[in-house]
Amino acid sequence: MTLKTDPVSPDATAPQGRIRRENVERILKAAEAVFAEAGCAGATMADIADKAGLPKANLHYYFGTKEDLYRAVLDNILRLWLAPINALTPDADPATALTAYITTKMEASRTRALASKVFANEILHGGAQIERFLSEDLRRLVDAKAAVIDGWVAEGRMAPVDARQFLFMIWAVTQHYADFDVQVRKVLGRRSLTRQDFAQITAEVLRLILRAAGLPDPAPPPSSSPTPANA
Amino acid sequence: MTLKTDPVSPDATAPQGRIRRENVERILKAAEAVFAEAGCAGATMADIADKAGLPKANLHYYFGTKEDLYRAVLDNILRLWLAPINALTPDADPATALTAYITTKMEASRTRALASKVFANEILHGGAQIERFLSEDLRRLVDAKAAVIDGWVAEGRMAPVDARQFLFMIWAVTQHYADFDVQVRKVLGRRSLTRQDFAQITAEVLRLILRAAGLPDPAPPPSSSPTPANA
DNA sequence: GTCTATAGAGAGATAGAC
DNA sequence: GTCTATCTCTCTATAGAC
Repeated sequence: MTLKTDPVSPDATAPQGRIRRENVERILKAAEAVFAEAGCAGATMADIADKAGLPKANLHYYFGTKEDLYRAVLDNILRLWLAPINALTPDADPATALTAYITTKMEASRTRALASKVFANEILHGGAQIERFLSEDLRRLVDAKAAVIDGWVAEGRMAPVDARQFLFMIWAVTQHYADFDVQVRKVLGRRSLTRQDFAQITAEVLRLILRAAGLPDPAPPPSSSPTPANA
Repeated sequence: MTLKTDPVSPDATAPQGRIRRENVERILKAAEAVFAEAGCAGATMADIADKAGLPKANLHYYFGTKEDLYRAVLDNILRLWLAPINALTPDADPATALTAYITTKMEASRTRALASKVFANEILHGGAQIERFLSEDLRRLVDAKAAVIDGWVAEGRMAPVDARQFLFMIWAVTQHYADFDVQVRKVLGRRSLTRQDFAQITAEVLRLILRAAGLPDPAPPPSSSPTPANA
């Protein structure tokens, strides 16, 4: 992310840079939470400032406009989003590589649910702020990873799938547990999902997706996954 | 949905009621589109009025507040959302019933993408307006349908799955093509998805999910699904 | 570099003429 | 039942003191 204002720092010392970095971090973290809860339009600079524990004018000092701040939050997220798919390489074992990828995505849904929601909200409403990311970076990456999957299929190492729809499936299912967490919790009758719940759900998601890919189950079926008491 | 204002209609005749019905329909349709594009907070009554071709005050006359209008739009959608899952019944053939359900959901993603987005947006931001729907109606329905799937599994008619995670998977994958349509199109390099594209994608989604359920493929794998020219 | 006070724009809602 | 004009409030953004 690029800051509009240049830090002039009259007596440029390490401490000054440290305060700036810390404030920027606090603002970005608070902004991610507020944008996730209320959406881009519904979020207010006052809410973000409150959550960051800073006066409102400070946000404008560091980030200029609300839209600039929103883009900075998105920028942080995009980097996070691209990385884990690199587990898929031509020479890797398909089951092992897919297991690593899906596990990482589920872990991201648990620990970075707010980031996932900001991203989902942006796409849901047209993705105007990330048009280039989608049609250039992401598209190229998907082309490359679809080729890897096509290679696995051609070598008979997994069932024939349309690689792009298969990737969409992985994204949809794993991100569902972050973006739709409210629905998941209400339907399961849980106030919140524990780390253990997530581990069980991840195991079941792995079984389902690997079976969809014609790959052997990684583990035996469990007695039961997280379900409500009345189930 | 319940209107706040009672139609007094001094000389109550059919035409009067007809105009009201038509106006209400136009407003609801315009509101669904604007809420889908901009979210609840980002939508403005002026935008909705413009799209409906009516003056702003008319919206308040029919629906009271913006929040009332938003709830009316949601109400319409919830009814739509519950119905198709009833394809899953104990005596049905699992592959046939799941095929019908998934096909209907994919068709809804194509023809009612805006409704899907309004629903997704509501859940994404906490689902405060549909809390009872989620924790009562939907939860009960999922309990019932999970029991149906458990029955199929117990009879050895499909692979052992966690029924609730399996249902979440169906929702996540099918609704992805409505909610994340922008990403799908950009990654595939398509300006829009035709009816044929959707038919091919639906076939692939069916193959993936039925295989995940340990059921036979409904059709032979295609030569290729919709992909960009450079793929 | 930080914060208070406020200007200015935009949105929801309504009064009151028709 | 319909629409114009307007009121009021909230939010972004900034000026200017410290």
